[in-house]
Amino acid sequence: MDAIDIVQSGNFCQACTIRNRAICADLDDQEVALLNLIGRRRNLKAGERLLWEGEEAILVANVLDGILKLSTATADGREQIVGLVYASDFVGRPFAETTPYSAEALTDAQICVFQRKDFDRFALEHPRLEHKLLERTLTELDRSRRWLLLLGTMTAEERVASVLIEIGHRLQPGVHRAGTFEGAMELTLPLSRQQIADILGLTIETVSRQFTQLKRDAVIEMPTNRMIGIPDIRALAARAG
Amino acid sequence: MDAIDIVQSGNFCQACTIRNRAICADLDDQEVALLNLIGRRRNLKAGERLLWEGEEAILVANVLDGILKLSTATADGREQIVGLVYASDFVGRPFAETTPYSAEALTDAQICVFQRKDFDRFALEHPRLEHKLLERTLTELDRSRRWLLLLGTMTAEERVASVLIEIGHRLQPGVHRAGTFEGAMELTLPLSRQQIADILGLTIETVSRQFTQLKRDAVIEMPTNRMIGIPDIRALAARAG
DNA sequence: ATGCGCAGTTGATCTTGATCAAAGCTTTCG
DNA sequence: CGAAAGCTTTGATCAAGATCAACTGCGCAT
Repeated sequence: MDAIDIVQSGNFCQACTIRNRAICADLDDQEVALLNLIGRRRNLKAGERLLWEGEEAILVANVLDGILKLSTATADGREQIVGLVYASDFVGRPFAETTPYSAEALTDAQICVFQRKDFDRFALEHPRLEHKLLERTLTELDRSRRWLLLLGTMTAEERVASVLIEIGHRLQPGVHRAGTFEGAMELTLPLSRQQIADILGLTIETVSRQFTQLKRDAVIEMPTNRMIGIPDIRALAARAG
Repeated sequence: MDAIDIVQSGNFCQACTIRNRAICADLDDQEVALLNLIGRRRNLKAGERLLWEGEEAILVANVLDGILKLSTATADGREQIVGLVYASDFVGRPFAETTPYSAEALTDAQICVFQRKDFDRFALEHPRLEHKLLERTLTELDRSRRWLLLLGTMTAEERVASVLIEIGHRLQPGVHRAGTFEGAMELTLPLSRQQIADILGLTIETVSRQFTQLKRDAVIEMPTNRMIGIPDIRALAARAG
C-alpha cells in the first residue's frame, strides 16, 4: 500500500482534522504513516456503544468528532458517568486486559480505532506517542480528582453550576482559558437531564429544580432544554463555590 | 562522585527497598545511576506536608515507606481526600506548573525526592521510566474513577465497607489479589475517623455509626479504634454492594 | 388534526445523612 | 496520679435531596 492508496482509502492521518491536537501530534511523517497502517476510521451513531465495562479491552481510539460518555455501574444498576470524551481526546485502556468502563456516543461521532494490542506495541516502540498519552492521562487524572471534590463535598446547586462551566469550557476550547470566568457563554448540552444527573450523583428531579432556580435568578437562560445561555460567567461561577 | 561515594552517601538505588516495584524497576544499572544523581532521600514526620495545592509544582517523589494522603479543598475549607499513596507509589505532578493537590504524611514516611524539572527531563530521555509512570497513572485513573462511582451512587454503609476492603487490599499486597474476597483479614487503619470521612464524603458521626453497626452485626471486630479484624471478607464485601 | 410517547418539570412526602449537643475514652504531660 | 485536650461515640433534631406521583409540552406518526 503506497501513499496514494492510503490517501484514497480516506484514512490518511495527514488529512486528519485533529492531527495537531491528538496524541499523534508529535510523531514525524514516517511514524504517522506506520500508525496509519494499524488504525481505521469508524462512525458511531448517537447512543451506540464502543466499550463495555468489564469486557476484554480490545479497542482504543482517538475521537475525531463528536462526544462520548464513559460510565461505570453498580451491580444493581446505579450508573455513574466518569468522564466525557471530546474531539481529539483518547478513549480506551491501553496496557490492561479489561476495560474499566463503558463508552457510548452521546452524539454522532467519528473515531479512529486501533486494536489495543497493536496500539500497545506501537506505543512501546514510539516514546513520543507514549509521552503525549502520559500527559493526557495525567490531565485526566487531575480532572477526575477535581470531580471527587465535587461529588464528595458540593451541594446540588454547586454541582449543577460547576458542570455547566466545565462543559462550556470543554466545548469552546481557546475562547475561555481554563480558570477564566469572564464574559458570556452559550452552549448546547450534549446531555439529557438524566445524564447530567448521572455525572453529578444527583437525581433528574434535583437537576431540573436547580436549572429552574438558576433560570429564575437570571444566572442562566434556557431558550430550549438543551440550549444554555450564560450572560455572566462570574455569577455562575459564584454559585459553583 | 563515583559509585563508592554514592553508596556511602546512603543514597544508592541498588539498595532501595522498592527498587523492583517502583517506576524505576525497568531501568538498567547505568540509568539508575543517573537517576540516583538527581534524587535524594528525605524523611517525613506523620502530619508533615510535602505538597501544597495550587502552589508551583517543584517536587515529585517515590514513597519508600509510610503512607501519604492527597487532598483538595473548596474555597470555604471543605476537604476531600483524593488518593492514598503507599510504599513504592509515585507522588507529585510531572509536566505541569502547578500542583493540583496537597500531599501530607499520615505516618512517618521515607521518600525519594526529585526536583520536578530534573525528573521531567530525565523522564523524557528515558522511555522505560515514562512507560512505568504511564502504567501507574492509568491504574490510578481507574482507581479514581471507581471512587467516583462510590461518591456518586453509594450509601454510607456501602462506602464504609468499600473503604475497609480497599485499604485492606492495598496494605496486604499479594496476600489477597485484587478482586478476591475470601478468607479473613486484619488491618491497622492509617487514618483517623475524620480522614475516613474525608475520603468517603461523609461526616465523622456517620462513619462512626457505620463502624458501630458493622461491629454489632459481627462483620468486623475492633479491638482498638485503629485495629480492624474482618473474619469473613465476603460478608463485608456484601455490604459494599 | 389527533393522540401517543418521551423528556422534563413541579409538587408532596419521606429518608438518609448532616448538624447540634453531650458524654465517654485515651493520650499526654505536668 | 490527675487534669486537660483530643478523638470517638452516642443521642436528638433538622434539612437537603430522594422518592413517589401527577402534569406539561413537544415531536411525531397515524
